[in-house]
Amino acid sequence: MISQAIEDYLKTIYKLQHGGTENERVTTSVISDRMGVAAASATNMIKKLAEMHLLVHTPYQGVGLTDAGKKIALETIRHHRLIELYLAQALGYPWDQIDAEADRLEHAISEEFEDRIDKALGYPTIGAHGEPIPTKQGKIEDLDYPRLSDLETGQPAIIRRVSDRNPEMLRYMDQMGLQLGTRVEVRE
Amino acid sequence: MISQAIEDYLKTIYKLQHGGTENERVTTSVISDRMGVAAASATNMIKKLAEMHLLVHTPYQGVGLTDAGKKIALETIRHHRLIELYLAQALGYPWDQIDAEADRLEHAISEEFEDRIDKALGYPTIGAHGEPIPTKQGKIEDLDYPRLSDLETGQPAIIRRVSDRNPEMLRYMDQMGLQLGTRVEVRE
DNA sequence: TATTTAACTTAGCCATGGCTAAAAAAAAGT
DNA sequence: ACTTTTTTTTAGCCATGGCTAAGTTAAATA
Repeated sequence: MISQAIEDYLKTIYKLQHGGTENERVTTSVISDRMGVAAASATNMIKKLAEMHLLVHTPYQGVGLTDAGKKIALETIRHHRLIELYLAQALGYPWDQIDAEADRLEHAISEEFEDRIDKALGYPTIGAHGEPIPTKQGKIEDLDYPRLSDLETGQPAIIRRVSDRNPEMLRYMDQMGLQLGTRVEVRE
Repeated sequence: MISQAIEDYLKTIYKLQHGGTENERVTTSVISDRMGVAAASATNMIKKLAEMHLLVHTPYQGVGLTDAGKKIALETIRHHRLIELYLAQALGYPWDQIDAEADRLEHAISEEFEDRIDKALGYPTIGAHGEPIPTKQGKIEDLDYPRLSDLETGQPAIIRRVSDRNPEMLRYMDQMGLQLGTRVEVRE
């Protein structure tokens, strides 16, 4: 069976494979770091996931998700992002709180629930922090925006996507009036 | 820590203590039956809950929740019933599906979530099947309606509460047009 | 009352998913 | 090239919450 822990690992690994600055290796230590567990725990789970053919593991090198693993990861990410958007839009959650709540709910909802909030939201394709929402079929758009740190001084830009990993930063941005769609310009 | 399993046992025990036809003893076998686990599993958990002072156990006799145990049970039931009502009212779920979905979600939501759906629903006191919803402070009304089987032939009545334990019956009632508030009369 | 049956508990096993400590492999520095 | 450091793996432990099989207690029946 696919446990909550398995879904969490697969989701984390998927994000590390893709979110990261291109082809960095997804190693045991990177995974254990992100998951907040000991390296040995990650090794154990990686071994298990490899036996389940959800990923391929080259010892001392790193892991890569199989299609089966990617599918589960994308389902979990779809759940997560739909829930986040629902919390924000239907229940008025501030955007710094939706990630934590969705982290728990994503493992508890049924397909039925997914379908119903998807419909209630009008079949969205972009999440609350600007991330693409995978389709039910497991397709995901490759939205690639330039990073703020890559912009030149004086260059105008529009905020298209923010990281959800730092609630404090999100609260700070709220205070500053910075949202998705806000026009900004690099001063220094 | 209060695990999901603990919440489930306490909820089940609470319902057996109260829902049942008055003072029947809540024994190991009754609990294991309802929980769908082996009797030995129930014995183990009862032992653990007794050590945690969440219930009092008289061996071979049965259990009774302590105030601490009752508190957790009522919180869980409150979560369950608010979620059920939200699923029905906000997401249009049919009433035969809400119990199963709520059974999983009730363990995953935060206080914040509880407060927000409570507000969205207008601070309801009666759940989707007519059950009282415990307050945040752990108070619960003792709604005692006569049972259909206790009515005389020819006696008119209004449906006030239905059991959520039998989805098939709920579907059947839906087909018949029987809802909470529907007037009925005993024919035979 | 003696025995049978039913209910409950104990003993001991299993899988999951954490952990630490120690060993092994790879990478980095001298 | 050899040593040191870092990373990864292995070994073995723990808690949780299931299970079966066997023993024990209470209740029912002859």
